[in-house]
Amino acid sequence: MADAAPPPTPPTDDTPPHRYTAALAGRIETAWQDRWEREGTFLTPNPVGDLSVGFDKVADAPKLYVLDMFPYPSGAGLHVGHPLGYIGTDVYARYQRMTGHNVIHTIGYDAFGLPAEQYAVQTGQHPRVTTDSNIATMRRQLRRLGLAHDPRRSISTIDEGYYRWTQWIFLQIFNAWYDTDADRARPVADLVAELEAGSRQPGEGTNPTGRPWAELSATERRVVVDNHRLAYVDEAPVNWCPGLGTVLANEEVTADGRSDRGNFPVFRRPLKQWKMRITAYADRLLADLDRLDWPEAIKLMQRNWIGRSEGARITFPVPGGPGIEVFTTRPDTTFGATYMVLAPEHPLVDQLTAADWPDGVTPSWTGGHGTPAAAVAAYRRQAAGRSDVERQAESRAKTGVFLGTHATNPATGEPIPVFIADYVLTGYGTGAIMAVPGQDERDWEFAETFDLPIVRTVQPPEGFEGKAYVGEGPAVNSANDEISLDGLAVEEAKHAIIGWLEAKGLGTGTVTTKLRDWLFSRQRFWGEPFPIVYDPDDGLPRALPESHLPVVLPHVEDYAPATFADDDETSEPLPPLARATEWVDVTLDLGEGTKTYRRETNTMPQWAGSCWYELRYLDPDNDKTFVDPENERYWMGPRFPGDPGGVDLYVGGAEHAVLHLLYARFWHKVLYDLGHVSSAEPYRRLFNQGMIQAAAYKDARQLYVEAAEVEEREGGFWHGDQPVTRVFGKMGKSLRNSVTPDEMYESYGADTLRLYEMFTGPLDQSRPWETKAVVGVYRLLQRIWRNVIDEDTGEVTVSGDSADDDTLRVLHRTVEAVRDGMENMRFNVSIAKITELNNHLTARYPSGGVPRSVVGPLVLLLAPLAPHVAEELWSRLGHPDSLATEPFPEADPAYLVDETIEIPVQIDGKVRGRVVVPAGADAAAVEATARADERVAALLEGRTVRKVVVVPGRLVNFVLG
RNA sequence: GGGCGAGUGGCGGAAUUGGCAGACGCGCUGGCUUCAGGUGCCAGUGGCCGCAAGGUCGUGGGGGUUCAAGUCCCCCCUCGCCCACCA
Repeated sequence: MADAAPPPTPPTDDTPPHRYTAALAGRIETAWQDRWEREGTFLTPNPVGDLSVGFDKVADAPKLYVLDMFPYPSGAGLHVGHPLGYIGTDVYARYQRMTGHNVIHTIGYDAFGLPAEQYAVQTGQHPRVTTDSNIATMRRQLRRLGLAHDPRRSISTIDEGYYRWTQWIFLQIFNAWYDTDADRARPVADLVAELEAGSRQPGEGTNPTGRPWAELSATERRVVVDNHRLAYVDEAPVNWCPGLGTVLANEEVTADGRSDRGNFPVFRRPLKQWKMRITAYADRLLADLDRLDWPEAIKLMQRNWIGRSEGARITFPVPGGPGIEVFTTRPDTTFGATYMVLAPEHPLVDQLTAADWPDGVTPSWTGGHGTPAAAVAAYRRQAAGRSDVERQAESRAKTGVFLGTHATNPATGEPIPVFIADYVLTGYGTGAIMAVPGQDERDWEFAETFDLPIVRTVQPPEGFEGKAYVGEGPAVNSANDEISLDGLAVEEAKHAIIGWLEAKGLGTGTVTTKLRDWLFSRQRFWGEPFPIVYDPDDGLPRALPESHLPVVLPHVEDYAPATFADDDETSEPLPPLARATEWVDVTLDLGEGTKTYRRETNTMPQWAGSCWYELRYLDPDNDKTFVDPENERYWMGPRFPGDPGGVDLYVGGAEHAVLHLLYARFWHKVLYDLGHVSSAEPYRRLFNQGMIQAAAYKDARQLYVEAAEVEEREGGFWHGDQPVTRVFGKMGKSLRNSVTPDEMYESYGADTLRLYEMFTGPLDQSRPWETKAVVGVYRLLQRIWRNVIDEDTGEVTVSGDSADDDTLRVLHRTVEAVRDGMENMRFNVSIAKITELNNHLTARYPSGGVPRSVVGPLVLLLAPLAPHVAEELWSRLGHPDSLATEPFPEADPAYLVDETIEIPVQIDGKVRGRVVVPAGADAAAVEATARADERVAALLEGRTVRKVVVVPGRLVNFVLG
């Protein structure tokens, strides 16, 4: 058999009646799960509120918040790859509970989302029905694992009692603006007050009329305020995915222009959509990464995604216009800007397109068209018609057309031609660049293609003839009547030119990020409705009052994604909620008289629910507020100055590096700014668990066959009489290689499954699943069991004898190593050490009678990993109470040091013997003992020892001449 | 193309962070138990030479530092992940 589940231990007549079998494990496990539930063993008390009963007992204990990334309740149920992280956090949490911590740990369900909705489209079944049934299945499967969760705290994002507060948080964000002076978000009411008082002017770009606040109409004022909000409606090119019938955030679109989910093509088209002003937080999201205990790889991904660049904005004058503003990270190279490029979609393109080509225009610049307007129109058409995939396939060959216009290089005063080209992107910087071919590889290529001049402004070293030089070096060719950069290093030159530009009013030093505002609406049914209505008179959004929450999803006949009015795919899409016509129109008085408003019919993206669930676990039933501040402060508040606070351990996959983990940090910071939480970050420590991979098998037609039916023989793999080839991949339906936890419960029990998953490697590492190897840890449990229980009689066989010194040393060394493994989440090492201890006991006490003083600690060491069998043995040893809060064994240092130790003796670095020396022996004594060793003496006979290295307690090395 | 990470027996992985490479387990080999198969138990198991004692090679490849390198430094190869015309 290759990877098919081996047959369960058959209950044959000769199996001893009290052997630890799958059947016995099953009985033990369900009995203890029932008892834990009955006794509320893992209910965690809060400082205040309805879950505070029993807090006085743990008030002095240190607290610990352990969190898993909650799952989407898929219809396929769990396979053994899913619970890897959950088992890891459970072991860690159980261990910490035994070391005296008040531990909070639970799990919830991220239950809005596409699969349930797509299933609903096909079947007409309400997503709520299928989702609830999926959650019930997952709850059952997870309960059977014996996770020590507080079930009272479990939430689902689709519960009205939950998404009511998701909507409430949306309103907090909607009713906030970012005060760049205070560098934090503040309530919009403050903004209005300051604008009224004249102590603040509208922010840049927020006042389309340009007139003073006092002269604005009520509607114009509303527009100004709306333009400040952290949640706002924007009409801009967005990622429209017809395959999913919705728009997507940048983070959800892959590099080749497809949807992250479903792999459908994505197109850019302008649409009116909700956005969240995450860019306001770019600097803080970046800076606070330094305060987080996260894997460096994830921090790096967030840094790259935010993409902060320092540089300058510089205005290049054009005849009869406001000039072209560019962003550059290399203002020091301005003297080398020999042409300019705008993105094809740049708003100034039409204005800058000349009526006719100038005399003597270079033919290749015109694209073969008679007028600049014709060339531009053709180029834009061509650019729009190409997908990102096609653009890439063209291997970045530079294309573009001349606008027929020249701008002025502000440093040299020279006229330089203005082009449009698709290598300049509309969304980054200002959507326009000054092209400096001497110091930029892309500009160099373009300059060569279009025969444009190249001026070097940094002296390149040898070897850069014929190509751009982007490195360090002294500035050259960079002087005018007022300023000279020549001879300056890059950093000095940047500083000097920015000073000159600012003095002349031509530019400013500035910072740009790649991060864009978060596109927050989706044209789907199965998501949180927005608590927003639109005013019939001005068409602007109005927040619904808190008393209207939750805004519940309406009944619809058809869950299909967005449709278009009049079958015109260029019109605004009509989301499913727009079809609930009675729901859409709502008559109420929002303080402007009774009106009939129109509801927002988009829904929130799936990420909304996961942006704050860690807060709701703290206070799941609170209907006064989303989380009581005192509970939040207790569980997540900062513990020392400079501590951002947050969850103590957050475990999940690395795939959320720039999606969930960035969005959740953003929401948390808004809540922090507005005073709703005391922690500046949601997740103080992040740990990425690995993935469980599994063998999958393809037949000759390259189709996957059921992995469980594949056999290994004659050095190959066979499906029936068909030879198949083996590949490794993610476990799942598509590779037909799923193994379910239920199969493992049936064949071995939950403790064995837990132990196996923890044993195959460190938690942060991916590892292949191998069903045939599961039996190893199963045997371990059988052998531990056999050291305590007589398999024939069921009697406890431990003795009251005291353990010998050798056994005590093994025990205490084991305790030390198991603790270390637990602390560092290297449970595989903990299990190996427990195995060694048990092997020692088996050998030392072959016919039973293991001292109780050793068995007790052994059982406690095992408890976090295999809690059911540990509880059972603990109980059979005569303890009436659960061991869940029993103190974890501590090593007695006296047993960690030996009186004598054996150390290797090396000659020229090769081990040639071993000697036993007293533990504290000094170098001279160790050397003398080593020389006295018969074999060593023989090898040293007649040789010159050039040097002797003695590392006390480690080794001796004789270096020969 | 750029960035990050990783390469240790047939397999998953250990190695107190520069100090006995291969802990622990799977698999494999032999034995006990059994009518038999399986389960369970015991022993062996990095390669090569050797009956053995022992020798010798060995942590992707090559070089270096060191009494001593899986671990540190340089070059190369392979794999994985992330980003990818970001001015």
